[in-house]
Amino acid sequence: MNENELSKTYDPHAIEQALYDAWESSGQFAPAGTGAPYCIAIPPPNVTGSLHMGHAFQDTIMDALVRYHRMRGHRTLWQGGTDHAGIATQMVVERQLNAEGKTRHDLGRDAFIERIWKWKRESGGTITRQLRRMGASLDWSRERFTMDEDLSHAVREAFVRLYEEDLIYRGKRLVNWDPVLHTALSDLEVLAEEEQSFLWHLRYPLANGSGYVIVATTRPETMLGDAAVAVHPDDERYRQLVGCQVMLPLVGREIPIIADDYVDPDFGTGCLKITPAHDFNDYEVGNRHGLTPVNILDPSAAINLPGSPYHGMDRYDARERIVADLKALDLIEQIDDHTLMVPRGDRSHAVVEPYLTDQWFVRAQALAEPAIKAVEDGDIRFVPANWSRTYFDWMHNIQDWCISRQIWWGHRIPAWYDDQGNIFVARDEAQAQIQAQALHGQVVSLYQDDDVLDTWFSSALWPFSTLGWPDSTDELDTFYPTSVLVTGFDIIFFWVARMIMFGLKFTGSAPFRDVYVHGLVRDADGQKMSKSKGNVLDPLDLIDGIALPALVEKRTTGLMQPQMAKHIEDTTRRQFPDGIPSFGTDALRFTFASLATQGRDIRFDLGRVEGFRNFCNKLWNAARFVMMNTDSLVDKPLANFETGTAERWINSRLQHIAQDVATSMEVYRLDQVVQTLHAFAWDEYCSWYLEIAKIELADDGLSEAHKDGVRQTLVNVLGAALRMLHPIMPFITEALWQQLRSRTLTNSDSIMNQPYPQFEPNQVDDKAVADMEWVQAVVSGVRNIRGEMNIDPRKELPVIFQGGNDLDRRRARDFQTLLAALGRLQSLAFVADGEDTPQSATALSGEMKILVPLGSVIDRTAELKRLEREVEKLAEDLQRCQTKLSNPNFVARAPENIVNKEQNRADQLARDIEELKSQQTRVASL
RNA sequence: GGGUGCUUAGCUCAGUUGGGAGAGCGUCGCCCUUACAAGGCGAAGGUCGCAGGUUCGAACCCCGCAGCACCCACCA
Repeated sequence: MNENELSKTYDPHAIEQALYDAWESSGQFAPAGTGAPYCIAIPPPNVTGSLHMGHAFQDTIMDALVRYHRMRGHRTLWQGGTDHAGIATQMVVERQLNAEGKTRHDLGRDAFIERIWKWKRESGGTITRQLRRMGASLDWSRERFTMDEDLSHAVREAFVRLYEEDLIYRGKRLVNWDPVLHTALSDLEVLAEEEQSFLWHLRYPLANGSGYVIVATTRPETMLGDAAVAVHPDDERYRQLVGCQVMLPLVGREIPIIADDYVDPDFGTGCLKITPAHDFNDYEVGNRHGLTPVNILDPSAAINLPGSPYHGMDRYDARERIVADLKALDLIEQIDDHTLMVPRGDRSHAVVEPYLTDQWFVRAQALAEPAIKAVEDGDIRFVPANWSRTYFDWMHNIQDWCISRQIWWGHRIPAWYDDQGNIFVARDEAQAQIQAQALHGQVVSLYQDDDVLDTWFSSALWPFSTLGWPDSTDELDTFYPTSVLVTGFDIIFFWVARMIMFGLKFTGSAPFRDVYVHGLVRDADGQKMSKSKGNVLDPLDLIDGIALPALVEKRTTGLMQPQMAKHIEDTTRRQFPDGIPSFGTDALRFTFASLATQGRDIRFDLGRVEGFRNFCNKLWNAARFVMMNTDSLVDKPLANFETGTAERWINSRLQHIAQDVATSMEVYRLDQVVQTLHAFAWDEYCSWYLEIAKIELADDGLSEAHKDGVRQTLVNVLGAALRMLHPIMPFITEALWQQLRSRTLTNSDSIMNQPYPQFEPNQVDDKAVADMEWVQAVVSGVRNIRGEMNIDPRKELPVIFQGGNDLDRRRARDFQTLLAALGRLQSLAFVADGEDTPQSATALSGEMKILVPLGSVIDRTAELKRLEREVEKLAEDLQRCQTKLSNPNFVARAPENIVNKEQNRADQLARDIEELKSQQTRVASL
């Protein structure tokens, strides 16, 4: 784009893609220089995934941090990559197979895995392409995938080391079993949901025929596996029955009545059926009493009792049948409505069963101890700090982590068995064979464990496995520990805690210094965005725009519950009658940054994107203005130049802004950065300085040298603003920077490697700031009268300054030209206090009165009303001041500077009120 | 059952050593002013959830209550 051909309106599509390609191909994203290292490891998105609002938000934060530190001269690496996402990915490919009428078992393990790899190669790049659209400056040359050979190597190494230290073990235990996916799950992958059901009271006849006990259960079908009936040892009602046998109905098996503290005598009947194989508590009770668990389910949670009439029935069918059969035998005492928490698998949403199987576990407590200490000692810092408490609560109660999964896609557990069931854990089969030979004295046939590891096992190694661990690499030396982890609170347990445990275990260092925990993006109503609710916004649609029909189509296809389509369509049409306009990446990123507050819910409001798109347009046009007026600087930028008060003022403001932005950046308050820069660029630079520059450049009284100073200031301050904005809105700032370059002393190819503006105290001119504040106050006074009187903005007004002090007069003289132009003054006169003046509308600036004579343009009634309102407002303030000052305790106890401030304020208010009142009288007497 | 967070302008939200309540969007009024109408200028709008306490002074600190949201948990 030629520099004089900036289009009149900002068009993100015209600039974004080309700039990104140029950055990537010129290697801008790779670490450079010799500065202090700065590193962020991306939370690897699922390779199956496509970018959603949560990613876009999180990636904006990370990219802003990374770009900021790069500009600060740090040797910066944003490590990227994707996660193999075991169950999720397997499900995607299985669904494809199902559509072909096949299952994974038809293909067999190897062919199925090959099919997933094929899918990954063809479709796995979606999210990384989308990350590029977001402007994410990841070092793609270092991209990793959790199933890459080097990362798999890290996984095996970690497993073997933990096993050798007895921190991993294999055992038969009750685990959460997903009967649809046919795999064990960790506790975290089980979600408890409240559901309405019943509490069945069942009569269990005593074996001696002398009556029955009544047990209450929410799962009557599990009675087939009952091993005992338990009562509380102190429960007088049942004391004599302890030790007796009951005859389990329908089964005809005798089971004992036992006493155990676990039983709550006040719940139900105080009698509890014990089913050790299908309930976590009962399992514990069973262990205490030496009961043998009776497994009554198969892996699909159908009844597995050959010979029984219920054999082969689904658990819920069996429930109905069993209740009916018990009813027929008059063994149901009563059925109560009951609300209970039902455990469901987070992927399949199937009701999970406690199920007795052989699984692999990580002994978590030993690993948790140092991980707790690292946060306690401040080696790791949560931001906001509150989250450390959540972390501690979980870590202090941590349970062993079930890491084996009965699926095919993932890191296969590096354990081999001989035909006697001996286990050989090793880095590869050859080493397992060596172990086996040591035991057997000869080569034996081994087979590898069929299970794969929980995806989070490899994720937990991510910050160092991506840098080369277990090898010693330069990258590991340089960039580990990483600087900050940016993540949502939803995966503190899944991921953050486990990374800390593994990081400390394997590297001796915490994997990151800070954990910045951001909120979760929700829709405008605060609802979680989900396909089934039909309220999902695609970040790419906000960038590119989408027409209503396409949006409706997108939201209503592929629904799990197709009957929702109509409702979703209606709400979508209502909410987006014109579809979604294109806002561009920068506006979206700026919006996300503005939402990066300390809260946990982030409601996404489209209005804000539009506002920030407008801000982009504002910047664009400010740059156009600067370009149009600074041709004389092209290839001749000035190092030293004359400046006036306005130039020194805007430059002083720039210094303070740089300081504020740096402070906000250090504490991850991107919302404050946005706020600060938005206000500076729009209100101070555009609204005031640009307007002043116009006046100065058109002023025949100003020397050409001074005008060049104005031009250079226009360029320099805009350049600084662009650099400060760049981490948040990379594209537009780069595009404009490229235009501005020839007018600046720097000769860099990209704004990306420009220095970030720093606070320079010697650039601050307090006198210039005070002068300009005076100018602004006076101009605002005139504008207020104009606005309140509904005077045509084009109409030039005669203005009289009355009274005031020497400083007022000096300033009025110095800034006469600015005042006249900014206030659209026809004339400016100065009179002393007490001198006769025409009837006027009045504004006050300190001790000086600003008078706009009531001519034909001034509405006398309107002015009276305006004065009245003004007086009322001031009177209220004065009242508050006086109440304070009349309180002897306040005067006695408050700090002196506060009291003085209050007194000065009261004095000023009283003077102003007096002045306005006398003006009221004069206007009224007209 | 235990815990956490939130409640500030019509909407979405800032407001950290307690000392004159802010922004964006929306609304109203006047303007197509040669950077920008995706704009300019001006204005209106709040008993800071409720009720106490501490303090000279509370949106902010403490106690209680209410509503909302979320997390954890083995009462069948």
